[in-house]
Amino acid sequence: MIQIKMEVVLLAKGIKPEDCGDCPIRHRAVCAYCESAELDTLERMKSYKTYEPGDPILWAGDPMRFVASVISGAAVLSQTMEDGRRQMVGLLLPSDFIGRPGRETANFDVTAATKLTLCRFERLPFEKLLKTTPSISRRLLDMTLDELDSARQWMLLLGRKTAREKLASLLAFLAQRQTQMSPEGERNPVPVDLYISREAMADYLGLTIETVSRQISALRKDGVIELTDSRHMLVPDLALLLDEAGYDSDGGMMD
Amino acid sequence: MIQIKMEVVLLAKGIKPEDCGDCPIRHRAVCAYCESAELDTLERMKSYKTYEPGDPILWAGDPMRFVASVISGAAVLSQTMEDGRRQMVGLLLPSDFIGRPGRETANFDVTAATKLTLCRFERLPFEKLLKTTPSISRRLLDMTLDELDSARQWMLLLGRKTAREKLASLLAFLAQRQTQMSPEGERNPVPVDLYISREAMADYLGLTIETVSRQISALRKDGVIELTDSRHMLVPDLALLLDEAGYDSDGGMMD
DNA sequence: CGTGAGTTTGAGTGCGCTCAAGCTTAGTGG
DNA sequence: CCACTAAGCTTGAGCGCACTCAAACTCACG
Repeated sequence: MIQIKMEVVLLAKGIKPEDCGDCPIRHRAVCAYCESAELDTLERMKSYKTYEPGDPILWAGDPMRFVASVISGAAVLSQTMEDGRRQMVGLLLPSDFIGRPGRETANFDVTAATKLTLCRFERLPFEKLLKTTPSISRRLLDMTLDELDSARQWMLLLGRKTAREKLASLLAFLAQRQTQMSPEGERNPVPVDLYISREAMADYLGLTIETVSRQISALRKDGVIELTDSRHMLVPDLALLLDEAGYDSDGGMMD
Repeated sequence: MIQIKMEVVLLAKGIKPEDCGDCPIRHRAVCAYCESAELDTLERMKSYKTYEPGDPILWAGDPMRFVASVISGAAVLSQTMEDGRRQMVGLLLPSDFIGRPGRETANFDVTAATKLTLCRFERLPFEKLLKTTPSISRRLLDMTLDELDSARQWMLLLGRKTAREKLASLLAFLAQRQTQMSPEGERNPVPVDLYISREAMADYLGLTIETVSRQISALRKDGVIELTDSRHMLVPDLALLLDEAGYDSDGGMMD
């Protein structure tokens, strides 16, 4: 919902907004700490690219020729074993950063999960800029530390939570990320765009699609969520959902 | 084995080696990129502290008054749910960094897993230094990116590997980390110090201690490893162990 | 020896997986 | 406009891996 709104705004500007000042992720992306002079430099280096759902962006082992910020849509970091078992290891939403300065080849597969717009920079020039521009490297350090914390929260989920808790955790995360971006305060019940397929959820949570489907049905029957269609739900009571997720009262998932 | 040797070296110097130039982790820790002038500054800020196995270093929620480098021994990052379920989310070995500049309270429990020596810096002065010393912030960024990659490898293990593969992965990781530090080339079979308890392994792998014990026994019966005692093993064929871990030929776990 | 922590092994259970069928929805062409 | 198709989702039946509960074993230490 929110997502779609952002895309519409972007399209209204003509897909290639040249002005970083108008960028919807200006204050949260890797450029967040930049001053206008530094922004000008980035402006000259950047180029936009859009992807369709399912498009590969990078395969593990590929040379990494660029780094990028997600402007709209969602991308997925994942890893696959020889026999096909797949684990998602990152869900990249608007303002998140793709790529690893200082590494020549990708360690993970990166795939567009939805229609996706990236703001891309060639890797080598970006790395040079990183060395001379503390406001970028400091921001990247902060973002990386945040992602590391997120990854560690996720490890608790993968290692110790039940299937029901895993689903509740994911749905709570999506609900929280979408309510905090919503400008017009809290509506009850909160509408949430699930945004990814059951298969993607299964890959994220270390489950099968059947178990994902069963647990969503169970949460629906127990009144924790309401489904409007298979990709959209209402959350009548976020506290209840968080409780099902197995968090102690303070919550504290992600960021 | 290697670990113990490093401790002995350190003790021989008198537990408090004041000279960073002699530090065993000088070239791999957060200070790795520092020049001698910068090292002098750090030298004036640092203080050593030792912990006994099991000692708590930080609890989640505590104010973080210091950051630190592991000099010798091992520390463990973990998270516990209300009902007692515990997941290890980081294993900190010599040269690894503890703490999160920019955050006032700890997100995870930190515990000494063995006898442990830390090189500590008060957080606020360290953060100031970080802002003015690119060689430290760049090193910290690189280390954090490496840790993020490790955490993501670990997520594949937690989400998709079988108990047997989990054990083989952990044992292979320990074997690799200890052979690559060993100066005198490859001996066959490779002796490996397991170094942590069955309980710690279980917390690491998202299993119970019984399952850990059973899978170790199974790997022993199948000739993949030999146990000398419950904390030490021999690895006759590292390639076989890696194969059991479910890696495609290139391996590539951690760092 | 006796004690206790750590580890191993056994028996039985249940959660999440596999295999399989049916349902829903959107897109396509007659 | 309505079959037809295919992809995504849901539901059911049965199984097996890892968990729980329980007991025995090992070894360091007093």
